[in-house]
Amino acid sequence: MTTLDTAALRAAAREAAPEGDQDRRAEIYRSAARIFHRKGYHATSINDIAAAVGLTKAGLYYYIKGKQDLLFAIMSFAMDQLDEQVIEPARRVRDPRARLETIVTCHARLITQDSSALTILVNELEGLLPGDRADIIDRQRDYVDFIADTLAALRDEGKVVGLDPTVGAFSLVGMILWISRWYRADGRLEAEEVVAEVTGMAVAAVLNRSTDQTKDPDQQGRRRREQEPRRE
Amino acid sequence: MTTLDTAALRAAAREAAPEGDQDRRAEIYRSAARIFHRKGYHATSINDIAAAVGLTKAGLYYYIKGKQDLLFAIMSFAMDQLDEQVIEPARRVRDPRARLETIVTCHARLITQDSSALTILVNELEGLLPGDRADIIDRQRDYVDFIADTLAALRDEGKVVGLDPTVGAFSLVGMILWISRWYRADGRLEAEEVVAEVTGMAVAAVLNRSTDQTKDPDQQGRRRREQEPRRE
DNA sequence: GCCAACCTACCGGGCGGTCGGTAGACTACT
DNA sequence: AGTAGTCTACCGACCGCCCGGTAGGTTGGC
Repeated sequence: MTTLDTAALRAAAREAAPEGDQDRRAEIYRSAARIFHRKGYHATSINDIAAAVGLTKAGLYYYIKGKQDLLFAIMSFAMDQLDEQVIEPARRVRDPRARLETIVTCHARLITQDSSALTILVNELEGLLPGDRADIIDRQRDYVDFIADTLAALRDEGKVVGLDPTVGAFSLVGMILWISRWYRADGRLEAEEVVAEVTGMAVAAVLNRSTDQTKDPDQQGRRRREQEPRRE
Repeated sequence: MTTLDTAALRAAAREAAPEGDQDRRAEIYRSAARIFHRKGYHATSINDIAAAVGLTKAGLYYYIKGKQDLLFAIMSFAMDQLDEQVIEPARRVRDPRARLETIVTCHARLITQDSSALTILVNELEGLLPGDRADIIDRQRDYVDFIADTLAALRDEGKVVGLDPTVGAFSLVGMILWISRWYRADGRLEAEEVVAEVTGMAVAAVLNRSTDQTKDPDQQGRRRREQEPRRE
């Protein structure tokens, strides 16, 4: 059993992923997501990712088809996470207000746990091939619509007054996604404290709104046009 | 007066920037900001920018020192905008609640007017040289602190209960910045409608919070005066 | 012997950036 | 009036580098 320097390195790298093709592939996706998140997709080279998982570039290509496929795989995974851990749980909640809380809490919690893939999901859309991008954007739009529908249900119950559901949905999403920019696991607050704070703000933002919040008086009665705002 | 093809093209390009070195330079910054915003800093080549202003790459370098300097100039400009059109006006408002409204309204309005530079400001930080990045981050932190201080003042007045000012400030910033991702000038809502909606949400998010919002699906008679003119 | 799991070496191409030039406007001197 | 010099505002050609991706081996376990 001869151990060259390179062989030792390779073995050490292999130790991190115990066994099996799938584990290795998952580790690659995880590493790539972390690096894409930190440096951005375009600023990350295939070599960066290969080095991070203890491979050469050519070795990495044994597992991946290309850089763009890698990005799409990560974003699809993130979207699956969102479906399974936010949308599905929330869909089972009948009461609109409780559903809204579920959405915000689950989404915010997901981000505090691991923000890499979910952040890439919204920041690197233009790195995708047009077809893949359309796929992801469709799923994202479904999510925003899901939130907007919940806000519309709250409005129908009379619990929300004078809020455009679409604007409300986008605003809440922005608030949640932004967590990944400032939250640090080793910071002052525990993850669950942050989740609770943000959930509280989100719920308060759409409920209990009073009329005199905007000082500009001429905005109140303005008509809207028919077509809804486009999403990217 | 001979007019070659290239000379005609150059003249046409020159027409866009009426006169003077400063106008031309400003046009370059504006174009660069727009392209950086659309494609991202790393995905944008110097050639892209040069072509957009009717120059070759070498010609462009007569005006700029380098790609990173260009990015820093754009981000500094955006930060100046924020200082002049958000922070300064808000600083003159004594009442914390009115100051908060001023911050959100001015910032949101700025984004609906032209989001390019302000969006680059938050999305392309890692494209900067470390020294420049530190400079920008410092100014951004000052802004967040300014909002957090305003929220802390509201808390001291008893108008905000149980909200961490820092988390609140970050969340509001996230909500505002996210506007640039979904707002379209030719969409369903007017810019000022969006600004008003977001301001309303932001203020509601920090005021009128009830203590039991994460638990009880039935809010205790907290809502009293809300009757808004019908808007649909 | 074979196949999975890598490697070294290389490719074409685009990148940020530079170099040496130059057309043309303007000035200065004769 | 002519012309030499100077400066601004660019251009074409080029540089070295690194990129994503590939071809063709090599190795170790079954």
